[in-house]
Amino acid sequence: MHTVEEIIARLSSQGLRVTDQRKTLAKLFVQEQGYLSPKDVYEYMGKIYSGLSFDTVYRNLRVMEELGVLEQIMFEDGVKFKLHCREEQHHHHLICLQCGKTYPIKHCPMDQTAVPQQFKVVKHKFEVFGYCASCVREEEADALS
Amino acid sequence: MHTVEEIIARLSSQGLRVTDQRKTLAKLFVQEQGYLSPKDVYEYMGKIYSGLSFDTVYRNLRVMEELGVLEQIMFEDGVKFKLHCREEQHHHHLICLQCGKTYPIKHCPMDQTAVPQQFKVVKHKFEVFGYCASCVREEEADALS
DNA sequence: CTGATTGCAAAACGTTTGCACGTTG
DNA sequence: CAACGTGCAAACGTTTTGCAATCAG
Repeated sequence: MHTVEEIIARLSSQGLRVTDQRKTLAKLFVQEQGYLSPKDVYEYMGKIYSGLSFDTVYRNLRVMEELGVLEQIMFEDGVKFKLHCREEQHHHHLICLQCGKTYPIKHCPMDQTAVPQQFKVVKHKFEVFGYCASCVREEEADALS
Repeated sequence: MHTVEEIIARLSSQGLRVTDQRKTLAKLFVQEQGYLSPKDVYEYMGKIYSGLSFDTVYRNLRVMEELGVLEQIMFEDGVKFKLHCREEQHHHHLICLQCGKTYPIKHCPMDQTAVPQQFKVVKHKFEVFGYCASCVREEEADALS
C-alpha cells in the first residue's frame, strides 16, 4: 500500500473506477507521510480541480478507507486520514502536532501492562505527540525573528 | 473532585451560580465513573427537567471542564466527558466499550519508549479498550438466551 | 453501453451564539 | 437588584444524501 500504482491496482481489482481525482488523492497520501483532515485534502485537491465538491472528497476518503488504503483517526480537532501502515508487525506512532507526519515506535506498551483478568481487552491506543525535527527548527527560527 | 459537595464548592468559589441543573450534572458524573457523551447527559437530564435544552447541557459541560471538574476526550464517535481524575500521580485507563467506565493503569509506557532526540515530546495518549467484568457477564448471558 | 462517479443542492448532525426572560446570591 | 443561567431560535461547520448528468471500462 505504499505506491500509487498499488492503490490504483487495488481500486480496479474491486471493480471501482480509476478516476483522475482518485489518482491525485492516492498521490497526495503517498507523498505526505502523515495525517490530513478532509479539509486539508479538499484544499489541496481544489487547487487542481476547480468546481471540486466536498462530498466527493468525503466519498473518496471513505472508499479508500474501506479498501484499507487509508486509516482514519480522531484528533481533538476532528477526523484525519493517513496511508494505512502496511507493516507486518504491530507498532505505534510519534505524531508531529505541526505537520502531522508520523514516525514508528516499535515498542508496544501492552507487553508491560497488567490488566485485571476480568477485563477483556479488545484494542489499545498509544500515541506520542510532539514536534518533529524540522518543525522544531522552524519554531526556533520563528522565535528568533 | 470526587464528591458533589466539592464540585459545588468549586462552582461558588468562582462566583458561579449553583443551580439545580448543575447539581444534578455533578451528581451524575460522581455516580457514573465513566465517559458520557453530551447526548447521554442530555437524555439523562431531560428525564428530570422537561424543556431542557441541549445548549444548556453543552454550556454546563463546558463550565465544568473549565473548572477542571470534568475532562473531555475524543472517541471515534465523538466527544465524551468524565470526572477529572484528581489522583496525584500520572496514570492511564482501561475503558469499557460498553458502559464507558474506566479503571486506572499505573504503568506509563513513556518510561520504556525510546524517542529520537530530535523529536520534542509534548504529550502522549495510552488507552486500553475492552469490556469490564460486568459487561462481559451481560454479553455472555445474552449469548445464552 | 452500463454502472460507477461526480457536482449540485439540500438535508442531517453536533455544537455554538444572541437574545430576552428567569433565577441565584 | 445585579450578574449569571436558562430556553428558544437561529447560525455554523462538518458530514451525508438524492438526484441527474458525466465518465470509465
